[in-house]
Amino acid sequence: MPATPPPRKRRKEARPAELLAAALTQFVDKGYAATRLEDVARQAGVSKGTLYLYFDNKEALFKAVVQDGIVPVLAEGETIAAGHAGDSFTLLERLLDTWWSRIGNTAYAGIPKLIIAEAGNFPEIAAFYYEQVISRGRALVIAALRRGIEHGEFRPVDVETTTDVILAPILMLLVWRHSPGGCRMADGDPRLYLRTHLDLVCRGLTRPPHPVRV
Amino acid sequence: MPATPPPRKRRKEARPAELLAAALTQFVDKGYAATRLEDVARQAGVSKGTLYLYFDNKEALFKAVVQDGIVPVLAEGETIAAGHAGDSFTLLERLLDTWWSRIGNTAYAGIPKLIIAEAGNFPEIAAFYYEQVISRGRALVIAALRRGIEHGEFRPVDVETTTDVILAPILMLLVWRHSPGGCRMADGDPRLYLRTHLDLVCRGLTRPPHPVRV
DNA sequence: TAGATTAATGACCGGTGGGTCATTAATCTA
DNA sequence: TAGATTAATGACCCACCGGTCATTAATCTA
Repeated sequence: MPATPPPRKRRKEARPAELLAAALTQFVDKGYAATRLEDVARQAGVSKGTLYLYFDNKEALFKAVVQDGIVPVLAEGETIAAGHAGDSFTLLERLLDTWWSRIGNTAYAGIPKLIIAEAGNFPEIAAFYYEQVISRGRALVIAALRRGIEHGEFRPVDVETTTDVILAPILMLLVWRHSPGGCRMADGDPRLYLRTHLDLVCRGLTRPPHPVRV
Repeated sequence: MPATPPPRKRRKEARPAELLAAALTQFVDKGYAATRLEDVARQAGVSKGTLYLYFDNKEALFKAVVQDGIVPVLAEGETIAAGHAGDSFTLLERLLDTWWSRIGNTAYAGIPKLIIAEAGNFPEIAAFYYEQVISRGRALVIAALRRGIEHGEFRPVDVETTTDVILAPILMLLVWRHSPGGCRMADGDPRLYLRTHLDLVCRGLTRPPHPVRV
């Protein structure tokens, strides 16, 4: 028996979101180059041809994933920073919390690792990600550090370099959590890891006369 | 005119080393999956067939690069740690210096990024790298921290997690330095970055009554 | 120098996956 | 209900690359 094909459904409105969701999990799982558009389509319950009906090509699909899922979070962070009234440690904590719940603790957390991994081979998407995400996120932390120094809460440091040093363990946490099998570092509780990190940062940033925050 | 092919040379002894050198730069530049063995061969001044005369396949070639260039440095580190007599900060510094001159400041610095990037798609090489490199390197730092705590030089911390937090910015430095174009974080002097990092770590690790080391 | 040895070659094979397009069929409209 | 519209399909094309192997030629040996 020739196994009649399943009936087609026409769902023009729902397709893009379903394709983006499937693309996210495939990209995070396999990386950019190794993701097969046929797999994305099948996971979205659709054929490869249909995918091309909604997105021009692989690159456009990836950009749409970022635009749809990550860029809005930066806008949210900028709103938080603009309206923040308390001390600067709390501002950093609020930004970290927002990032953790919207990105760090979701499937989107795999995107930074993908960018790190494939920036060299796909300069187009790396440049896109840099201007849409990295530059804005980094600016948020730099501004928070500068604010803390101006308010006398932090000792004076090189804010740009310190921002990179502070962000590094957070990014590495994402990288490790999305490295199946081999790279098992920091395989314990991510909360313990982040707490250990924050502990070091607070001791390192606080002005000497102040009591150490934990 | 049919452009006579250049004369062949028979250099059985020199080929492996030249192929390994070419493979290192290609792997670091392109990543594992995207490295084409034809490019490796051409860069070594040889045809693709010749490469297969000396290495079974891509995986064997990569393992040979690691075995040849990175594994010996771990043995060296273990020797240093075993014979170290001074304080534990100095031990950490000596290990970092050795690593920096043998790996961090050479083309081999691109290998950790490659592993991070492609562990998911190539579990075989990830597992190899983990047992040959990561586990031994991590053990060195853990032992140094433990030593410092036992000697009363460091405050008591969770040595495993702290090791990961300490190593993260160092790994991220490699990642950033090997991310052309897009990911321009920490694009200043790597020495400034490492100094900033060590500064934070020292303040974070030192027992409170002690004077802060810089 | 002639024949044997083997380092080196490059044409070739097969699987893969991005992207295309003629065809099919679900839904809408008159 | 008939015809038009268009969402959806999947067979197909083609470039790419890991890996193979019959052939070539550099070097050695008798």
